[in-house]
Amino acid sequence: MKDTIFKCISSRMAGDERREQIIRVAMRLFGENGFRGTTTKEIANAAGVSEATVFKHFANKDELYAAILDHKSCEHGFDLPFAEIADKLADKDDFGVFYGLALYILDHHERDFDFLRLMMYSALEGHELARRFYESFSSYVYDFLGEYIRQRQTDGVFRDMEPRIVVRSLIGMVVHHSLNTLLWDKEQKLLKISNEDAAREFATILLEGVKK
Amino acid sequence: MKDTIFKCISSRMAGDERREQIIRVAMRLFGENGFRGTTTKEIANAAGVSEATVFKHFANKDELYAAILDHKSCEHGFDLPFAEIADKLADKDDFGVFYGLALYILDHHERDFDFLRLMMYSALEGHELARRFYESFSSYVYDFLGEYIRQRQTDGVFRDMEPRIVVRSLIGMVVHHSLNTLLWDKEQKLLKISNEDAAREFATILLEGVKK
DNA sequence: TTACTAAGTAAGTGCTTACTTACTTTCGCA
DNA sequence: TGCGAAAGTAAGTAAGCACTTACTTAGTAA
Repeated sequence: MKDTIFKCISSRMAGDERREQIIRVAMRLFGENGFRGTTTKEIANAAGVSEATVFKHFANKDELYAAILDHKSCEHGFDLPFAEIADKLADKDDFGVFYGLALYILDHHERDFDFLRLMMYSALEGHELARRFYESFSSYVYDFLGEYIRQRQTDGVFRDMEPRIVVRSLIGMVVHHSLNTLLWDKEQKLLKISNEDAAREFATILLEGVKK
Repeated sequence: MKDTIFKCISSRMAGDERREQIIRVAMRLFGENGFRGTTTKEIANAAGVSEATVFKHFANKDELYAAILDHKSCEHGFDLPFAEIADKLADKDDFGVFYGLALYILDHHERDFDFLRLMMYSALEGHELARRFYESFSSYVYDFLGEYIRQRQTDGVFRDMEPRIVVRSLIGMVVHHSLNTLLWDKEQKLLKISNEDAAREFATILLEGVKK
């Protein structure tokens, strides 16, 4: 009675499998309704197990939440966005850098909508873990992209200004656009535009805006 | 026994006074912890009354929430930001328009921090009332500023592009900056800058970015 | 086959929640 | 001065919450 067919029908899972499934389900629900707005019962039901099983895998609700962030930090390292545009950075292709980064973030937000919502909730709810996650991620982006901009200033290509306000401008345009299309204006009544077109417009505005 | 001194010491208030006080307190708490994260007991305690008194003034928690939005829509009309920069609009002082609008929003967010948080929570929690509030406000801004930009394109001053992506860029830079300084990076470790300087930088980048 | 371990649960526990009821206090005015 | 209306509350209630206990079932290895 241990053939694969039975194993597929059977609801019983290996410990790690179930654990990961609960994490995925919880991330979606925490993202939809917030930490406080999601009950452990809802998580259990959505995962197709009893509440007690959830607490077998995670000591309490907070630990489940922490496990989500752990899972996410492992899933993709911070340097991924810059690895994607490595050739543009090397070539000092300014438009390519801005465009590539903008498009990467827009696409990433679209794919990982649940996690974006989770992070927004966490920021508002003031979870320490999420704050640390956000802080280390954004300080990395500001350091890295800020340094590139400073370099282009010494090259005499960009105007002299605080590099970090340029980073903030780009991230601002992009993140705000994501929040608009994914959160507030899903039907895109205000503005309907593809990620590629949006990234190109943002990159163009920024590049023309900082060029000498 | 009806002198003012007694009235100050006495905890009893006129109906409207108490109502408004509860609204103010609730707005702060809803903004801090979200709708679901705020209990009616907390609101009552913070207002210095019993829970029953809260329910004397508002039929239920949802109605209290709706009353906050009503209160806010009355407090300031949508056209306020544009009234503030009316002279710049008339003069076609492009920098003045962008700068004035950016600074207005930044200052406004700083002053009305509680309400900004409330709106963020509402967007995530998906309150219908808040969605309508946001929708009518932003469609007004996009229509108004978008029309100005279109005008400047026919004047041959701005490049030919979708005017609304320009609006999104400005609002994005500004709103994201507000969220950063007020929510995520309160100590301004990433970037320390005054509202005036930030508004000037954003306005400059955008103006240079869209000029022909 | 047996015995051990890990996966899973039904049925709770005590506490908190939004909201109610039945009552008291205070105010202004005839 | 006394009375009606409005402001206010103590003490509930039923439902929902995170979390536990005491137990059953399924897989596995000797």
